[in-house]
Amino acid sequence: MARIQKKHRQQQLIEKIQSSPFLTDEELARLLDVSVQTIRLDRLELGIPELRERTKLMAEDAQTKVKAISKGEVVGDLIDLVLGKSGISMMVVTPEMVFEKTQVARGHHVFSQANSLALAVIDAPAAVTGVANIKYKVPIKIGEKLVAKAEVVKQRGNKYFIWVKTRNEAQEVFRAKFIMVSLD
Amino acid sequence: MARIQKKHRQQQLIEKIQSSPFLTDEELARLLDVSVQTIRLDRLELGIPELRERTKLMAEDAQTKVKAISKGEVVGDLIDLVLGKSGISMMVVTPEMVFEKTQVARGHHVFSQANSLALAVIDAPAAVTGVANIKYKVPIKIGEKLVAKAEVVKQRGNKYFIWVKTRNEAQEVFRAKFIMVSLD
DNA sequence: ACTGGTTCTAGTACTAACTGATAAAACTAG
DNA sequence: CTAGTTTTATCAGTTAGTACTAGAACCAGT
Repeated sequence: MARIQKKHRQQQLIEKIQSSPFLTDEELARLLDVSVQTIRLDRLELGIPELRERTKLMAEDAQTKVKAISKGEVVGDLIDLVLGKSGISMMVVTPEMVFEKTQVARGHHVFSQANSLALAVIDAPAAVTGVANIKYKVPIKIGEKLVAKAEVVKQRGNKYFIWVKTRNEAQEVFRAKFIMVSLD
Repeated sequence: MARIQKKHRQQQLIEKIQSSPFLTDEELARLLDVSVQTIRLDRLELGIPELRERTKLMAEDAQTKVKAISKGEVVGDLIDLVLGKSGISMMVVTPEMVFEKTQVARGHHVFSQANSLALAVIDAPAAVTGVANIKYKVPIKIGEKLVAKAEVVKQRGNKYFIWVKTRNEAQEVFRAKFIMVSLD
């Protein structure tokens, strides 16, 4: 009986801390109706750091996350790149990228990956997107690994014609034609 | 002399804390070569809370910020919306959206605004982007206020044909044709 | 050179939210 | 009923402070 109780309580503890991480041991003890010492023991067993540690960790990683998100010079990870010719980028569809309701990725994330890649491929100090023709072939779901391949098919003056094809593990899901314009 | 020293020191204190907010009073005292008490007095005068308070505040607001950014169901603010017909959305180009080098907006942000709007306009519980034809007419700079107008031009079955035109204060900067597909 | 006011430092008492250790109490299972 | 587990209690010690008092240093003006 006690053994189940304990497991159960520790589960509750984890949930409580997850949902409101600013609870002290004392408050947790009151909520779960055990002594403070029990909470401490449980935290020790579960490897949950103390309130202050928790707060600090949250502050730190949320900070880097905000930076990462808002910086976002490039969407997706560049895997291969031949300047002026071709490039490959990879991106995993995270929970933040999908519609809650349907679990389908919002179109602009896939576009962003392709557009970033197209930009990376062309061999110019600065460039903007001029025209894009894009087609979403199948809905993209959470957790999928998207691999985008870009190829420069033509170059005329300061205009670059680039094809990007994005596949998940199984098939082609997206395809785009970009005309990028380099600036001086 | 002392008066200037003090102001100067407090300025330094503010900068130190801003650049690395996880410093204790003791560490700050060492860095500025004064006693801990002086640091405390300064913090009191400047209304800077203690390390733990600071950490907690950071954790809290970074958390909400991350949520706000990653939630981002819609890019841009909806100003007007007639379901199934038309819509208007507004977005200001922030420093995060531009290339550091050129101060020109990354294409995918403008696309995201248009795409979000197109999605909002159609009167369906869930939908994905099928095809898009887009054209960037002029480079978009930091601080510009982008107003996107969407219009449903045709509807056939579960396919919606939508035009989006985006203007800054002076002219049309972007134009897109979307075919959105509603899901059941 | 002395006095007065600001600024800085030192010291004490107290707090929250812990860790770590040790020991007793309570439960519970064979 | 006893051995083992689980829980609670108690005490000492830590960190990063607050709040307050008192003294030292310094400089400025008369």
